[in-house]
Amino acid sequence: MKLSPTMQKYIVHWGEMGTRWGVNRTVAQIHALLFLVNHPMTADDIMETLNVARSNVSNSLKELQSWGLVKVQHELGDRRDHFVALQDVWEIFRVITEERKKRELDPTLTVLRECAIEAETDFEIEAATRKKMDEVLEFLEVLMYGYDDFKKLPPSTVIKLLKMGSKLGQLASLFGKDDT
Amino acid sequence: MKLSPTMQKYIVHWGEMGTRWGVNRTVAQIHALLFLVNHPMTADDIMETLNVARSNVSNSLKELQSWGLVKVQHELGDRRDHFVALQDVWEIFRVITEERKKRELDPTLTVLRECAIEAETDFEIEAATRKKMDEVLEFLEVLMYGYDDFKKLPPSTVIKLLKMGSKLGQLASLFGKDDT
DNA sequence: CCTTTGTTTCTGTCTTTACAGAAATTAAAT
DNA sequence: ATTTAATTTCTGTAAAGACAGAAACAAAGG
Repeated sequence: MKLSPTMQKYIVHWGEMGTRWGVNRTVAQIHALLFLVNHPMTADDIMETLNVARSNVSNSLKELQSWGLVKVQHELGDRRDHFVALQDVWEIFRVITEERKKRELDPTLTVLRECAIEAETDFEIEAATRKKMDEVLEFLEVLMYGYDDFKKLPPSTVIKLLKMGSKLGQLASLFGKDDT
Repeated sequence: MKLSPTMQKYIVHWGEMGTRWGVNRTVAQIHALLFLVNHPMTADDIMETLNVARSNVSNSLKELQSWGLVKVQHELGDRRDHFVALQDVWEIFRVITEERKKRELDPTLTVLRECAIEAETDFEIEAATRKKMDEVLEFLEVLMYGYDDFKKLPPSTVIKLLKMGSKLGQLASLFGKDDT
């Protein structure tokens, strides 16, 4: 499949963006391609379109499937796998956030909790340091539990909340005890 | 300076985390060190403590300063630079978010806007694809403007909002027109 | 059961990034 | 101005990651 210059630019940039956030370039590019395109593609289609090795496509697709961003489809009278990407932007965002949380933030939280506990009995550590460790932990926990709450809301509600923006802040500071 | 095992674990993990998010390991480690420690450190102190080359420390510190996460201090009768890290967790978070937004999200937004405009006149691109490009753009814009609003609020208010969590959602769906 | 088609795993190469050590630069103190 | 201390920039090496091509594997059809 031949890409229009605009789509090419889009996909290349998306790949670039990926690398800056620790995502493999090819993975990001394939994701962008499958997102933009309006029909399922085979691994060979992708390979031709992006000019990457077959094996690279295969591994990247596996990665994307493990993230839940891409699914396999079959077409009548064709035994090849056809791949389609999740098409809803908010859903994509939700999936990526959720997955990174699970893969990176959760393990981090575990380690930080261990450290906080060890620090309690480690008299080499100054009280001020211990306090800071606790603060980081508290920060991440508030953030994650907050996130867990918000992710349940429908996108339209989240959009409303985002657009209310700082008005919400005024509201919050009216009542609501600060139980930090 | 000798590190207690707990601090070592903390710092190593922080470095590990950094790499997963596109931050240089040493940069992340030095940041963690300076954050945890309760006094300014010289480049040589850091070098000894973390066992990395002097040049590496120098470059990493420059990087951290460019992010606004570390500042130089001078002590009476000592011409060496002493480095201190920002100590407030919420402020650190704000600075990092802001900086990454500036360095990565803003340029992305520019490219995506260019693409969206080019796509309008590019008849190789299907209508559905164009629509998806617009949706991504819209999504990022809502997110960024929302963020711009919330970052002005004091942390205590944000904490309150986060803790209200999904209750806010119920509120938002009561009134508030959905002007998407 | 053998052939064809499709997919994955393996192996080696290339590219990028991280880093150490040396050289060069800057700046303070005498 | 010269010496000394401090810091940065430069250069080469090492490690990690990305990727292509080949080989191996799996499965469907005849």
